Order: sequence, then C-alpha cells, then structure tokens
Amino acid sequence: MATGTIALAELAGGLDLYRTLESGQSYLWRREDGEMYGGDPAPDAWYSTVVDGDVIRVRRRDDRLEWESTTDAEATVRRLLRLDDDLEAIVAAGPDDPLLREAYEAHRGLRLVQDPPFGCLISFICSAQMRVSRIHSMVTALAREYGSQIAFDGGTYHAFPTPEQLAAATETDLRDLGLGYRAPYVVRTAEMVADGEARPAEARALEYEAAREYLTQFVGVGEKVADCVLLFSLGFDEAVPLDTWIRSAIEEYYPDCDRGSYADTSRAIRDRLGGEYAGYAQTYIFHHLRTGE
DNA sequence: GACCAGGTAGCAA
DNA sequence: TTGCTACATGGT
Repeated sequence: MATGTIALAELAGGLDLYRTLESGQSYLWRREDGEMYGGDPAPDAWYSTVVDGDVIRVRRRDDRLEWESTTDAEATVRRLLRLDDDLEAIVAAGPDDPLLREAYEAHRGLRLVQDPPFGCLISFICSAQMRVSRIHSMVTALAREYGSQIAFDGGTYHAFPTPEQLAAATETDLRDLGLGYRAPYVVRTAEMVADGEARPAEARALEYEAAREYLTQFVGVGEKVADCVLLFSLGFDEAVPLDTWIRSAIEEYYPDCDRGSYADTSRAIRDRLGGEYAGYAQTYIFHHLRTGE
C-alpha cells in the first residue's frame, strides 16, 4: 500500500471533502462510513474512488489530507480534487454579488472536481430529472454490476465500467437497475465511445461553445449535461450548467439574464458570474440553494 | 396521490 | 429555430 499526506495549510483556500465530494459534482466517490448525502459524516471519514485500475482513498486528519492507494497517487489526488487551484484567488476575483458572496462564505473549502471524462459523461446522462442521492445510487450500481473488481486493504472496490464493459449491457439490463428512460441513452453512448465514433475528452481541444456542441452528439446529452461534463471533467471553468436550481436563481436574483434560449441565457449568466471562473460560482450557488445551508 | 428531481429526444409548426 | 410532450422512478 502506498500512502502520503498533504498539508492543508499549503492549499490556498483549504479543502472541505464533504462539500467537495457530496455537492453533486462527482458521483464517482463513495464515503466509506455510510450512505452519502445523508449529512453528518465523521470529520475524518474516508472517501474512495478508482482511477485507471487503482484504488484511491482520502480523508482529512486534523491539518492534513491523508491518502492511501494501490499506487503512488499524490499527483492523481491533486488532479481529481484540484488541490492546486488557488481557491482564495478565485473567490477574490469573483464579482461583488450578494448571493455569490453568501454562497462563497457559507461553503469554504468547496473545490471543483476533475472527474475522468467517461464516468462523468455517464453520470450526468443519468442525472436527468433525478435527485443527487439517486444519481449516486445509479452510478454505484453501474460500477457494481459492470466495473472491474479490485481488492485493496481487505476490501473489494469497483471501478466505473469502461465504455466496452458498459456497452455490453442491454437496455433491459439497465432498466432493471432502475435507470428508467435513461437506460437506452447510457447504452448507446457507451457504444459510441467503445466503437470509437466519438470520445468526450476530444472536446478539450475545442473552444467552449464548440466543445458543448461536440458533446451533445452523445445520446442523452443536451446543453445542460454537456456543460456539466465540461465543468466537472474537461477543465472549462467558465461553463455554467443551467439546471433547475440555477434557473430558479436566475428568476429570483438575475432576471435580466433570462434571454430565452439556453445559449443566450448561458452567456448572460456567465458574464454576470465573472466569466473565467463562472462555473466555480455556479457550483457554490447550486450547493448553497440546494442544501439551504 | 400529486409533485418533484443537476433534462433530453422526437416531433410539429 | 422554437415550443410542446412523453419519458421511469423513488422520496416527500
């Protein structure tokens, strides 16, 4: 077993694992002390995930982040949790907006994640008209049924399935897992990636709106899901997914940003939330409104 | 028993 | 292009 620690004092703006991993950005981590989104996790609870066949788990212990893995995972931990983001600078650079300031103040230490592209893509296809706890359940079920098993420290972990593994599922299989009408979307998108027809990571090379358009070729991916993948996996920090919570925030706090179409409203709210890091702002506002904390 | 949840595909005008 | 509507499922 490889292990290591990262001093939290080194991270500008700190790190709150609960807010980062249980705010509905990533569905690829599990908390080892019980069900997620139920609130009240132990302050030193382990969170685990699997990346490229390696188990990684992290927890906060006093003033440091501990990690354990099947391999030397410090660089991967830094990438997945975006530990090199200067959170203080990002918060300071945001617009002087009452709702945003309230959200930033209330959820210190929430960082954006950087999920692996395929798992992120399928997660957000599953997210349509679903509560975050159920999205997590669905993604967990996909990993359990179709992902590779990996033994680590006396336990069994499940990787999120590869495109090939998931493409082997049938629509009926996934409906039986509880995916509902999303089942054929997941199968067809997995087949597209497995067949080499398109790959989500290819959107990285494109300009933001072209990248969003590229992702909508996947079945079950519209503009909102595409924005989520761009923001939570592909490094487009300006992406502002227009979900039900943000739409209600626009209605209540930024009514002049409602321009009718998704693309025009997206541009308007992106400018209002500071442009370059508008996605960071969006994620805080989403978490703030959704949890009511 | 409605109503809602990090929406999208398919179709009509 | 824009504007409906059907679509699964579980929790409140």
